[in-house]
Amino acid sequence: MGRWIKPLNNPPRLSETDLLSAQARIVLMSLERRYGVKDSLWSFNNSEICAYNAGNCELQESQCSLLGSSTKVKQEPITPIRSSECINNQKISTDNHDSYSTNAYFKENKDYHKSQKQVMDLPVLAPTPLVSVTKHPTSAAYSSEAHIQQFLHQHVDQYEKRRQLAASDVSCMKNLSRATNEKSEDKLKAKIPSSSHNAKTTRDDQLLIDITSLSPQEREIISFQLETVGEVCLMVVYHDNSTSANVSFYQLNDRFGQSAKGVLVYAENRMMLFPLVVSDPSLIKWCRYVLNALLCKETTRKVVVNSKLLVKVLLQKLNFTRQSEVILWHLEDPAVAGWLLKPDDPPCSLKNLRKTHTTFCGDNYNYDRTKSDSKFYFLAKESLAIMEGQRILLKSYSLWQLFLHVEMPLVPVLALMELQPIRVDMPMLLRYSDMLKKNLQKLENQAHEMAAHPFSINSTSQIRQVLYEKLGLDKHLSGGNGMILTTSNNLKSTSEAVLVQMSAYHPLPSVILQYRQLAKMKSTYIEGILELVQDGVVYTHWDQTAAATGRLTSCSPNLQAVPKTSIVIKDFDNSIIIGQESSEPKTVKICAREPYICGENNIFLAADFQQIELRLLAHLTDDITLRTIFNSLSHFDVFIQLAAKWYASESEITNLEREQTKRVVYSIMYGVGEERLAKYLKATPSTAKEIINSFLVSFPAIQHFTQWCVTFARQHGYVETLMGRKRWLPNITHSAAQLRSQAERQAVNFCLQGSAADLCKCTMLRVEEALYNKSHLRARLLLQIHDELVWEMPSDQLQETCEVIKTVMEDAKLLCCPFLPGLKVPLSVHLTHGTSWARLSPQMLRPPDVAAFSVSRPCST
DNA sequence: GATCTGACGCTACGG
DNA sequence: TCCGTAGCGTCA
Repeated sequence: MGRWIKPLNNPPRLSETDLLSAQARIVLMSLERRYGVKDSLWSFNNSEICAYNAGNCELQESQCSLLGSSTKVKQEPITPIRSSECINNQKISTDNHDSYSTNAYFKENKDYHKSQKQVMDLPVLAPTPLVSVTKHPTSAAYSSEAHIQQFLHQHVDQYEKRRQLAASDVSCMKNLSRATNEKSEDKLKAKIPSSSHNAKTTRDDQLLIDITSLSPQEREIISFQLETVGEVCLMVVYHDNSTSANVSFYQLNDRFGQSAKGVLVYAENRMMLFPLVVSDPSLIKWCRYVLNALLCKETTRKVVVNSKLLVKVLLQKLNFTRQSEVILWHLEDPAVAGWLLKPDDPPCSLKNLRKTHTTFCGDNYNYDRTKSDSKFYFLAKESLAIMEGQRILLKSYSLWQLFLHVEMPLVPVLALMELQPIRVDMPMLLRYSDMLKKNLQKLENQAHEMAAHPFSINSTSQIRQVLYEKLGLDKHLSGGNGMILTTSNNLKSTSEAVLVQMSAYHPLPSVILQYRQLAKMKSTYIEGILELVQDGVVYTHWDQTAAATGRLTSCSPNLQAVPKTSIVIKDFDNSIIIGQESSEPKTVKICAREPYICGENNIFLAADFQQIELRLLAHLTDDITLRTIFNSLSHFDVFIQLAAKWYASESEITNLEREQTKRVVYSIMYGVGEERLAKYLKATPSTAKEIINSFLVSFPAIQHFTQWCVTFARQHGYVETLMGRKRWLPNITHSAAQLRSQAERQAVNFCLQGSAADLCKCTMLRVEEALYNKSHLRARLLLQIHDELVWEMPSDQLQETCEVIKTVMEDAKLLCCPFLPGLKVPLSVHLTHGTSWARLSPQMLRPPDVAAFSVSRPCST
């Protein structure tokens, strides 16, 4: 056994990201917490441990025993490795330094002591792997989830010690508090087991305390105790004694408020049931106060499975005077953590998490399924144990910051959004439905005439029969330049791309296309919405854990997919509409966004980022041409500027050139093939190839970026975004070329789409904070459509709100905090406003004297 | 015989 | 063989 090294006078410090191996970190955290040592520098090298500095307490040799007998402690500090030594030298991370020694991250030795800042100054996507990274269980390097289990089991002792330590800390505090509250405390203790008829014991040391049965004085003790507690678990309890914690993560939309009975708070082996349905307003007020204080408190860990549900229930039941204060709540949700750790295959229930993310063994707790309080106790214990394991995993994979600073703060924001009613013009929806119905009938009849017999126009197999077998239209597309086969069954496709081509030879394909367009509009965006409207409003749901790229998704209804452009019905016969005068057929427009209207005296404000992924590409590739374009011409049309560079043309760029540029840019960003691009541009594959090549010559950094993403993915089994979100791509080394190249494209796509998702989530947080701080502003966030946010607000606050929002959204430094110091390109935000979602006009931000010259015109509808 | 279910194809959205 | 979401209708 070696000995610990004495504290250094001027110790270098490492940021958390520098301690990279999971094993090193778990021991480190265990040690730090066990001995109350902070800001110390530990180095780990397989079985050897080296400490530079023991912070404020010098560790004794005997304390090494915690690490186990096989552990040696090295005598000399390891010389810090500078990044210049390792940038082009892979050896550092591979030659036996399985776990990592020091901070390879730092560029300059002189900045060594400013470690925290320095880490942020460097790009996340650095040119070399920064660390010897722990392999993710889903990566090819590890066979199964059993690895995580094994990993956690190895360290179960540390967990237990930590738990005991935490418990003893709390009891110390309680002893202190007893000195002041001794009388009341004893009174409470005497009372609860005996006189409280709602309280039951499932174990000797455990209670379910019903808050309603307590006196005001006893409640004060509870309140006081909750202030000192280190860790709690909360869940919603329903009237049938089911809880929010153990429902499947997919079944949350159906039930959230109506049948909630109370909120169960588990702390220190005790359970408290806070009522949500009571007639006594003062009790509700007290619950609101205590729970709000608990949920705001940064020093207490609040573990909540399905946390968005809990926030919604509390918002609904506790009558907050200012609902948006929930954005101050700090929660930890195992469901969200599970998704971050496994974004392609997230756990779908607590049961699912139980398998992979915990060492917790339920059988040890004498779980009696017949008793509800035993069940609550079990669930709470289990949730805490799962989160405990996940916390370590998240830190090991450098996902903790993302979890803590982005994903969890977003939960209350999403809960607020889900509670916002969005007003819908029902009569308009009904009118549209009727119009579409008649026109669909007309188109169907036309199709039957053209086919010379009736067939089911919704059925792709019947369309296939009619078009290819009966009419033989596929003959026109022979020679490999048209027919697309369906993905699974290799059947001849009837998709839009094929029908458009065939419409040159027969009228039927275009009738089918028109029918499909109208049918989609009617079934999904008119009648689909109608079914979800209640009292003239609709509520959408936001799923944080659905997309592997980190994007949010919307469902029931999916308002992210409501068509932006209107469909045009020519020769529309409006004589069939009830309540309208018969007249000549005319052209009508239907826009699915038209029925979404704002309340009286309100207005919608939409703010969308301009070319967000392209700007992120410029930032990540560090391409000087792209950066120059965005830096000098941030508010001009970027694609025109790009086209000018590309064609090296002095004359004006035509619209065609602009479109081609745009398509090529996106195609290359996401790795399109030559043939696909050729079809897109209606050119030959060789022309498409030429276009791709000439573009890549102009912007060589893009190709480097693509190659870099793929190389990184191959080396590590994952890729990561601006803010450290990860996606594991086990197929990146697959022997099948198809699967491998798919994973390669996914790698590139994830870096950009995922980074944009990170940035948009941070935007939501920062804007909502800014609006919260201006307490007189009443803007309510309704929608997030990836790069666009939509609010509803009083009309007279439009100007001021616009200024707040634009200022925050274009402040890249603020948005990227604390992950990186900013972006190398400016962010540009486009604001629009209006009273219907379909008609949003640009919002001009201008000084008052200029605004005085603007002339309002009558609407030209 | 009437529902239920999962896979599939297609079409919206976003980049 | 651009990426990744939701939702509808058909079909077995």
